[in-house]
Amino acid sequence: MPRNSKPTRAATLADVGRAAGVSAMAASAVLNGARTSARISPAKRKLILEAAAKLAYRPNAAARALANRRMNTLGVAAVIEGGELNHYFLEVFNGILEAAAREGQNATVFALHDWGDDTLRLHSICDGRIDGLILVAPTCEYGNVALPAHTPFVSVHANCPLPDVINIESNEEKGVYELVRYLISLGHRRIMHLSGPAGLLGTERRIRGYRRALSSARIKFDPALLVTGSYDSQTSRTIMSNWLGEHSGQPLPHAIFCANDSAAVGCLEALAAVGVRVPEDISVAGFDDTLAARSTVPQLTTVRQPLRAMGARAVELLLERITSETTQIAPTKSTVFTTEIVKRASTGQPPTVAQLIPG
Amino acid sequence: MPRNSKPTRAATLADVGRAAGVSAMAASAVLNGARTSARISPAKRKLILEAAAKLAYRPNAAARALANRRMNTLGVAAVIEGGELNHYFLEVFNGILEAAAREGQNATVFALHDWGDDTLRLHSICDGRIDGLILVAPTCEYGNVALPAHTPFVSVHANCPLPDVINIESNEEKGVYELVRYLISLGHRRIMHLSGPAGLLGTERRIRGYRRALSSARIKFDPALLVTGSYDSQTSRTIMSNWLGEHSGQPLPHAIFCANDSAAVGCLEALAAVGVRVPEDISVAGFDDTLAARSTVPQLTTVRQPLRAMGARAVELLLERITSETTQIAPTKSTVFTTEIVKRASTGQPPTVAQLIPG
DNA sequence: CTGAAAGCGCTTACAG
DNA sequence: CTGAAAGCGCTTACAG
Repeated sequence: MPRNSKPTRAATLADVGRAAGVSAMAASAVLNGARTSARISPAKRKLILEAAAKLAYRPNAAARALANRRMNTLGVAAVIEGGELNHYFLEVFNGILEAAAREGQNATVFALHDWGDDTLRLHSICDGRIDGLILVAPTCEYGNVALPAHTPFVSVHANCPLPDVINIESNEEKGVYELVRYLISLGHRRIMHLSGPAGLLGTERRIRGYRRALSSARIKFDPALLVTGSYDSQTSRTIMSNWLGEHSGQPLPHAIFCANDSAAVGCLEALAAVGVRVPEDISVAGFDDTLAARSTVPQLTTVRQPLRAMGARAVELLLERITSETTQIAPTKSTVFTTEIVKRASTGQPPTVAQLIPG
Repeated sequence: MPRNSKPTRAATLADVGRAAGVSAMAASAVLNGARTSARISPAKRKLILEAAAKLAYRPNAAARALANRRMNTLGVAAVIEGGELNHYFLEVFNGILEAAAREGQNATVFALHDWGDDTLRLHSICDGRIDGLILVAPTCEYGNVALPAHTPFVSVHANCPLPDVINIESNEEKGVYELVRYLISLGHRRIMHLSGPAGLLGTERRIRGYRRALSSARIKFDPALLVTGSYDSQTSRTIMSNWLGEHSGQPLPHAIFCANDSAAVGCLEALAAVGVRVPEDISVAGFDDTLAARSTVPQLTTVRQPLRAMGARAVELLLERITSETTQIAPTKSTVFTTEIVKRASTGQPPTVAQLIPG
């Protein structure tokens, strides 16, 4: 049966109104306006609902946004490292998605290449298509960022306080401190720290927690055991492999605390490549408790950051700012989440006989 | 110094025009209109640019979308399993993000709970806020989905042909066939398949490839070695642990081919828990070559699906459909990508002496 | 080369 | 309770 062959256009409120024999705005009240909907008589209401169903009416988001000055969409900006979003991001993003769905908001991802140079892209994002923006782990330096005006922001794990931006973080130093204390309690003394790139706040906090734990147990800090690594597993693997190569024949550390789970994965690979067994020969621990921590064999002992909850909180705080309409934010209201040690199979007691690095 | 304390409003084209002493549409031509921009005289052009800079003008996306009938935003819908997006999705999503950025498009993620029941949510997505939608691994059944009209679609790894939807997939059966042939070439005969949930197209293709490889080597198919598992690592771990428990004392299979990398991770964990070594005692292989395959120790032998490329292709095809304006799609133009075996450390030769399942 | 007008689809006051 | 009007910010024909 031949039908209207024109490329059909989506029905509008006017179409629905016409079909139901009422005005477009009566249709609007029933179909979209939560507040004024009660004012329409039941009979009319029914007609409108039926017409809308028949025409498969869908409100046009752009038009609503223009009239409402609200998109019901949250932006999420993060840096893509090495061409891919990482486990850390995925975890935070899951929390964001969940909370956003709960609040009837959508989430749009903006993948940046660099926090510093991409301010341009950041600006182009803030053009009304989002109501607010969550910056995930922005590593920009203080004063080095020009955030767009008129757009509410929230950051997760910002590298430094951003002007007028709420920041969400966790008690990283304490988490590291407790983890290293745990390693010490297992009997480890020579504990290496495969740390993150220098200069980052998270890196410094981990180093601080690590050193504080050592000194609390009267273990002398050995600079040779503090190795600058990366938060990425590939890079970490390479760095760890090189380190093992350069130190072959020397005593194997008792344990390694890695800057995050991805680094720990790279570390495990490097150790496996030279035949060092975990945890029999050496203990390895990570940080974050991402999916990666449960994907390794043995599973990783790590410090759990409630990344999903942090993502969810980011959504809540952002929404608060959006609806409150205030451009001003009183005190830099930053939220600190609690970390917690997760003990798994990658850590154990040190071997009874001293081990040497193979090679 | 006191300033205008009113909550400042973002500048509009009218504001810019006023500041530059020209009409709003001249400003539009220079600032946003790529096509008509050349028609404005250099002098005016300069004034407009300066005014725009001074006012920090940003075009309003909602207004542009309404006028242009184009949002420059692509939707990505996927099911969140067990509360989180998985490795498979992340890989495809990375490809989507990359291609979208290249084409000046944004990507919005819609997390569904279920392909079947969430058609409602799917519909509510298609309200003009996106120009097209990519369905990632939709498991809906044929005829069971009512896709919204007026919105171009592309699916990746659809479970069945969706009406008028371009589908992107890979040659899964061939990949499995080659992988199992590889296991056989290493000397394995008793090869278990920890398969996905029954009824899914991907599951059936894997089983087909597995059985075809066995029979090509004249190995009799043993139904006891075809175990229904899951595409999720936690579930797979449980299923595998139970299986090992139920079969303790019986001969250990030579190798296990798992439905995907996540399942293989669960399998590795279950084996490690009972002290079976990989690959010394048994070989294990996965499918997909996601990040998980490189995060295990030992790293996983697997079948590489070019998931990122597939995501990128989805963007390209979707954009084609969006710009071509044709609601009709001639033949169901599906794109099949090539798979490839990736040999890593989780597979090796079978042990010389027969092993039994511990317990 | 340039501006005034109309319209994209929806809402929010404002009259009846 | 209901409708006609104006406006959200941008663009695309249409006249000058």
